[in-house]
Amino acid sequence: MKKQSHITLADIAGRLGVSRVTVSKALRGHPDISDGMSKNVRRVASELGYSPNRMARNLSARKSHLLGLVVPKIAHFFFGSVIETVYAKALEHKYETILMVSHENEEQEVQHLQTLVSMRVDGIIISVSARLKDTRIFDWVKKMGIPLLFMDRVPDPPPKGSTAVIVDDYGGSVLAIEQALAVGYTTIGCIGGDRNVNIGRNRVQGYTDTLKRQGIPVREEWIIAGGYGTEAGYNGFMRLHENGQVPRCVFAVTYPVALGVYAAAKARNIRIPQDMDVICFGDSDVGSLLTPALSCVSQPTQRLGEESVRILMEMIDHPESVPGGSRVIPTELILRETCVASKGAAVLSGEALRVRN
Amino acid sequence: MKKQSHITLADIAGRLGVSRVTVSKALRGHPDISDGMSKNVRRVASELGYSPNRMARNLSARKSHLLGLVVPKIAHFFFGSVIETVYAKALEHKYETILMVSHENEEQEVQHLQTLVSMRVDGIIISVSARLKDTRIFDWVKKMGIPLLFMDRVPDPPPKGSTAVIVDDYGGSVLAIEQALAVGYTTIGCIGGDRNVNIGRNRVQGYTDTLKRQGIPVREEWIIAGGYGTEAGYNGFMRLHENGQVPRCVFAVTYPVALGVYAAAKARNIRIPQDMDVICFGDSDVGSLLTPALSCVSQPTQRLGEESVRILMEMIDHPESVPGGSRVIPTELILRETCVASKGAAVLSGEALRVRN
DNA sequence: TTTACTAAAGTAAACGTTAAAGTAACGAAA
DNA sequence: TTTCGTTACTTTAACGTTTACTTTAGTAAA
Repeated sequence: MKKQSHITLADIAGRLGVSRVTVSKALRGHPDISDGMSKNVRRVASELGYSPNRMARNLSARKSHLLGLVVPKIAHFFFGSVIETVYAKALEHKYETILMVSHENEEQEVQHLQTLVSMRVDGIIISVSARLKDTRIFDWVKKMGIPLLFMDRVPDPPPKGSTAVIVDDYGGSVLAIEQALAVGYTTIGCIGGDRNVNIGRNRVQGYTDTLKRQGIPVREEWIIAGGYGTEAGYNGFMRLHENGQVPRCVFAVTYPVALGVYAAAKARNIRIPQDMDVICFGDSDVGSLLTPALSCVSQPTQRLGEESVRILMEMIDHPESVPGGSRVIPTELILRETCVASKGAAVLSGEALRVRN
Repeated sequence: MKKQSHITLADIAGRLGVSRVTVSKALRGHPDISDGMSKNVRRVASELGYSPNRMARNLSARKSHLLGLVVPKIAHFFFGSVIETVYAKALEHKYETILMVSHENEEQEVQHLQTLVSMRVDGIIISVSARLKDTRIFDWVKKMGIPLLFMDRVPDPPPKGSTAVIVDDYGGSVLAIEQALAVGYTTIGCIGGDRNVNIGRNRVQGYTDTLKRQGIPVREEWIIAGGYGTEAGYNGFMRLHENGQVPRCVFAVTYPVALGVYAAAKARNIRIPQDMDVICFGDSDVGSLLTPALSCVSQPTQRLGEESVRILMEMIDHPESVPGGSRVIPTELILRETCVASKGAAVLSGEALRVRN
């Protein structure tokens, strides 16, 4: 049996003795076509099991109804839930989403963007990889006439004229450190992040600024970069621990980093929060199930995804009026069992306490 | 400014005074073209910033180099890591992957499959939704000449002539229950699952069979279906708890179900493992970070993804020789801090114990 | 009756590529 | 010299749609 040849408009048209265009119009609900004809076309189409060829449609209409979404990772609560929202919202606008995973790798990122351009997606949402250096690819994408929106992670400095939807990394970070200070901690470390991307820079900046503002000396050996993953947290804690003098509390730059810290602490028999306390940026579905339940700055993944799609849609529909600039989504401090006053002052039993900024 | 018109083969051909086909062949490394010409074409192409139009290419070549992947959920460790593997493996074969999320919803599932067919993907991998009833859609996809492979979750009974890559649900389940029995538990409950899909049926079957084989009465009120998510675990535990008589140990049909059990136990002040013990099917990156660290039957997500892509590739390349049947991936019992002999007989400190079947 | 408009079709061309078949030039084998 | 094969192209015809323009018939207004 040869390659199965699909039913086409011509097949339907042949059956009814009309032209292909009539069929095409009928199926798309074009007003040119009479109700009777429309009904007939639809009937025959479903009889034959017709499935429109989107490639042909897209080629002809010069519109793909496809969105590109590039993220560094999937198996991670933050990205997982953002992706789900983007898919759902895009679908509401009749767009399909093409997901690409860069694995925090700049080369793959470039290749993915080229593929997306090649597929002629109508717009792209990207969360850049951590070690991103060369931003020329983004200018190229723009030159190809495809709207591009940065989500959560933006190259630092951002390419000029770029549009972004981000969370208030700096403000959230300030919230977290202020909480640690309020509990009474005076030695606070910071694990994770780096300087190439906004989220690392701004979260660490919020940390140092808040300490300085309170007149607390910033100790460089307690600021341990190394990325955003669990390994970064694990290794970071180990380095801190080997250095000898350990801070009373650490601020983890992401949720996976905090997980790494938990794992390392467990391995070294350091009790959280008695020996060392933890607070982090970013939440997860299991945050409240860890022991102790992790307090964190929560990023509203849903709003992030929704806003990104909304703004990208505007960019697609009105390419002339490029808004540009950044839409900043506020964060929220969620206090559970870490980084709270030792004698349960702040935390209500069961329910977490929420503080907005 | 009008819709940016892209560089095409014709533009490059015009520059060089050759035909479009020559350019097309040169860019694809066709042997017809001389080295000199190839070099020139490539140079001009990159000068002009040429990006091939994949829609046109796919339409003409009647091959999309696209794979469809339909899953019930993303923000879930199991699916997250399977998805990542599928993407990576597909890429090795020069295929892009189109991901679709059904949200455990049969209607969306059907729609997604229709869209994938419409995009003329070359093959589809699907993990069906939990409450799936009507399997006619799968026959339709097949009739459209698109190879279809079920991964992990298969409709029960499976459509005849179907191909699947699954894990050894029954065997893994037996491993888990035997472990619980070995620890000395004689009252064991089972939370999660349902009857429409293989994973629920087989895991529960393994549970009941093993109990029976050991002469332990199976108590229906301790088998609580309700799906595969965290809510199923939470609600399941609550129902068990309200019933009064609680088993000494519960077997959670999936990892998220176990999470729900943990959350519910925490809310009801039931200590794990002292008051009630837990073991589950499926692992996660945070499994070892829970307190107590959760023992489980681990599914090799990577092998699952790899095998699925490998077999699908064969189905695409040799549509005549449909292998059919199921490829079963073995599971592994990982013992951590739950469901182990109370006085640390089985568990080595730090490292988890692994048992293969 | 003429003109103008509208509804419901049809025709031709285009979208950007690839596949298949054709051609010209040249060298080697018969 | 003829025949054959090879190399490096070109030409033609798809692939399955949509878009823009044209046609035809019928109806209403002038």
